[in-house]
Amino acid sequence: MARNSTGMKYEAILDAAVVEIARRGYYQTTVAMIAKRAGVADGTIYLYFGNKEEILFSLFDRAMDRFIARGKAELEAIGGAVEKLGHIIDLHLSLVGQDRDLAIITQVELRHSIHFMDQFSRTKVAEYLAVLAGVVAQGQQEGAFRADLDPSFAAKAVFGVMDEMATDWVLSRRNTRLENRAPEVAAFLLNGLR
Amino acid sequence: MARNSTGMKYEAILDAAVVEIARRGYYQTTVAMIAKRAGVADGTIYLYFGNKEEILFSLFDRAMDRFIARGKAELEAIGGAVEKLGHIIDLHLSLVGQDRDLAIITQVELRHSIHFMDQFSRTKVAEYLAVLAGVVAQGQQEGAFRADLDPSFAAKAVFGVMDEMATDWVLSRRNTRLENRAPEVAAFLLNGLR
DNA sequence: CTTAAGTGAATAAGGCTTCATTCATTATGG
DNA sequence: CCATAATGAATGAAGCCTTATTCACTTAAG
Repeated sequence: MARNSTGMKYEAILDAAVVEIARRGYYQTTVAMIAKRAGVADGTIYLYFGNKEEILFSLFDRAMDRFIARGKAELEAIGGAVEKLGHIIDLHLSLVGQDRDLAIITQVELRHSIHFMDQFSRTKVAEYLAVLAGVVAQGQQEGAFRADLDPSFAAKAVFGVMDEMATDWVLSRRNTRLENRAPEVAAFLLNGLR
Repeated sequence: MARNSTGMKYEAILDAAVVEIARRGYYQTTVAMIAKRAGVADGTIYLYFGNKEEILFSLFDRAMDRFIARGKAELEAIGGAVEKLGHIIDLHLSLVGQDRDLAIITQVELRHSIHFMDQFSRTKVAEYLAVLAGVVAQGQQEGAFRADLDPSFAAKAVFGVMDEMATDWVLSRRNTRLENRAPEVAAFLLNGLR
């Protein structure tokens, strides 16, 4: 085979880390386990990452970058707020539902430390919440959504429902597809309980 | 002082653990730190708990027992489903909002391991979700809630919104009171976005 | 005096990280 | 073209530190 292109091992290490951390949890996973699955020596990890924690950060960054890249592109093509919201729900649930190992990490492992939540995951979540709040505000201007609703509050509520569905799906081992819940979620968010 | 009544040090250790684990996270907190804050020797911990993990379990059990005890008593006195839901929201937000350190643990630390989630926290959450689903079903029979709604699904959605509000409150260091969000949450859950 | 509770120094295990060494690949020079 | 040097990615054994847990000993109650 040709010479390994730059980043080949970097990716291999991250892929291995997703699997191992999903199975055992971050603190039960040793650097040696990740190295073994990635097919590299223990020391090689430190050519690509400063320390063990940085693996987790990079994991999350890679996942979020993919998420945002796809989200932005697809969202621009849609006009109405109701349709935008529906598409975000579809996207959120189908992206989380795509890779169970990665989902375990985003729904469970990444929440293990308030320090981490502060510094990384929550700032990214904040960006996401801002997008959601924008869609709510747009819907209010269109007259599609109630005006007596704080967009920032509504954004959190919407996120909360999707996030709980995702966590529920991760923890129940049933073989349902997460994105199948999208219509139900959309209906609930639009109409409420009554 | 008189001989410590049984459970005195047990409680002291749990109280200390809440504070330390909230500050540093479970894995950064050593048994020695907990012992020091509790004012006992390291070895004393092992007279009351089998191992470090058991401290975390007991912490959670104690918190949930208090939650459920208060919830059941107060809920029985209420008739209508809409009022019941409103009271659950009040109760959930005000209990979580009562003790920030404990909230950090329930909203962040307890979610660090899928193994733990499976064995403990999620079974308790499942009981809670069952109560919520019951209220939704009752509301449907009363004609107060839409009939085309899976109560189990709706329960998760309701929980998701409250949980996200709680997490948001924990991570934002503002001095707002969490229970102030209760009316907004109730309105959103009943009416949705439009 | 007996017994249970409490102590905290010692232990042992585990794992992150380092670094001297290897080796395939590339550059240099004659 | 070949021989030699240089490079730096990769290795993996082991150092070093952290920390959960134990246990021989002390304290104090009844």
